[in-house]
Amino acid sequence: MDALAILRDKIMAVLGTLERQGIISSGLDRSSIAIETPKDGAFGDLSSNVAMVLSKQAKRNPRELAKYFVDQFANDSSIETVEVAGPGFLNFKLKNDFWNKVVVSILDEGISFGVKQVGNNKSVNVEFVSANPTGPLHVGHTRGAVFGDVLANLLEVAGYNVTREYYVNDAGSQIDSLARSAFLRYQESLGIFIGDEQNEYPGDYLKKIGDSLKEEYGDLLISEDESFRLKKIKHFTVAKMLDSIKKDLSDLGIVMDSFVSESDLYAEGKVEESINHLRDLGLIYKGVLAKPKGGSNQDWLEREQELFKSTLFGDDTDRPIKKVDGSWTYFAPDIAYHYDKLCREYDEIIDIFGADHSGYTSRMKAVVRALSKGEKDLTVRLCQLVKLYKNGKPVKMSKRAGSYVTLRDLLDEVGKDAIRFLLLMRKNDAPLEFDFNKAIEQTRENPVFYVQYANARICSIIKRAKEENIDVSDSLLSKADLSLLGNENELQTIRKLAEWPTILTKATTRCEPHRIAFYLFETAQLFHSLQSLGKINHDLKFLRNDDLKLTVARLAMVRSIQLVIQSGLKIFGIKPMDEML
RNA sequence: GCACCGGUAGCUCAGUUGGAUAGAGCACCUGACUUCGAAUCAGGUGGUCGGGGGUUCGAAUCCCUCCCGGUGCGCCA
Repeated sequence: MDALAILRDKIMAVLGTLERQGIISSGLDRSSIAIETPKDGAFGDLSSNVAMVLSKQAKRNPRELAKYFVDQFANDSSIETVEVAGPGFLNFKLKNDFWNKVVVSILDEGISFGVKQVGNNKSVNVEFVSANPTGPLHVGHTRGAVFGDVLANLLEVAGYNVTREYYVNDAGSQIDSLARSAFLRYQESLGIFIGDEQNEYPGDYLKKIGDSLKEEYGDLLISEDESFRLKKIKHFTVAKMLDSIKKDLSDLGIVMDSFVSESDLYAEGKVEESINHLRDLGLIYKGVLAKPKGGSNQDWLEREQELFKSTLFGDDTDRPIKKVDGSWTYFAPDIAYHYDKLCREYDEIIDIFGADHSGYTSRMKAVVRALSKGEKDLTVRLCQLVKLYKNGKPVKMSKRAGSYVTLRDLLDEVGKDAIRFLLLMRKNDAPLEFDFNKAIEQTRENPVFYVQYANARICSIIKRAKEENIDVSDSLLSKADLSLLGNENELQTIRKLAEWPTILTKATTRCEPHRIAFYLFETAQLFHSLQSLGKINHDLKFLRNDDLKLTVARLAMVRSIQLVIQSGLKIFGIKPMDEML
């Protein structure tokens, strides 16, 4: 049961009646009619803007129109009062019985309460992380990883058929220099000293790769022909790097369904194929690009080159597909990659980019529109930067010096669950501050702890009830006499639980998992508040050994709070804790 | 110079896609445990929503313009 949806249905029914009575004309645009939980309790439990939204179309004064609704709702058994307020709001106060049904629904439906099947089994490809396999994942990647994974969870829960995909940039000059660095480490491991000055990837992680190379090949590679040798080392190094990336991800709770390799796209001729496809569509031409002003383009060479007409699809400038030496630009395999995604016929394609790739959004959207002849639109979500703080000071990171905070560091110091929650406490397109000290704190300052603590407290209440030989199965609790729940704090909490379906679908359809983080925090807050009330007034304790029926009713409410918290945590990929240690 | 993302309480941030008196957390002040976990709770102080125009019954939200911060801007990926 979705309380807001029920009220919406009631309103729509009244609209039908008013149409039949000729008070409003039929066929009015109903799309912006909203049912909301007002910020101020003085405006009732729920409110709607229906009269204001329709007033212009119906050519009637909003308050006058609202009056008709009030009349129509006069005999509705679940509505306590309806009032016209302000410019024409309808403010509803619903019977307690109406709200109590929310608790019953939660107990009946369990973890699937609030889930709306908007996916209809449609297929969606979510591409995220896609970090170059040249080094370990760092904090920035981690944010994208968590965001992408939870978005995928949300879509799965809503009935989409989701593919989690990682695009591996295993071709190109960065990989070549990675292989050269690995070769240096390999020689080092063999006891051949080589100066460090040519080493472009100085991080320690390559030392291990050097050692592994020695284990695998002994000193055989030294005498090999250089290009053959580098090819071997490249292959070996990329495979090892990917293994450790996969390990890091899985320790963060993420398992990809698919890895697509850039070099495979080359090998399979997909790059040629996709560019030819664009060529056939007349979207590749020879032209001269204007030099961008500002920036660092001192050595700009004006030349005629092959360009993709991305401006036709909303991009700011047309994009080159080949370098001056005739090889493909970085853009070309990306075209091939998205061409490949389109060939796999997903209903929806979502890319998660890091802030540093924001400049690629419009050109990639252009590619997808062009290749699909306008039938598909690429959805891109950006994850902004993460600023790390430790002991009140920002943590400086330098990729060049090989000193940066890795996902592994975070996992060791903070742990998977806290990382996931804290990285979702911010809107994806806003920068995020991550404070190491707070992340491991066991206080209210740390929202993960606070939510987990609420769940743990509920666990111990239920445990206590069991010790009193109370049957706490959901099926039995759902038959509790909920009319015994009456105080304002309890009702407020139940109304909050009734918002869960709205929060969940909004988080899904707008790709905004952070809404769930805030919701869980607020719900936990209401629970902690309820528990404290019992300290001041013992009549308000959940467990009342003088009143079994009331106890069971309160247990039903407490358990439904827990179910909602647990379903939120499940979507976040976080394990609920039964007790805090 | 251009593009994208941000600018909301002292700090970190929400804000129901145009709604009512703009909300949380932290910090600061005051209070609450002999029994369900005080690792918690209750109350208070705190705002020209970056500035200025516009659109309308109504704007933090939409449009224009300017200011500030971040990121990016062919032959790196």
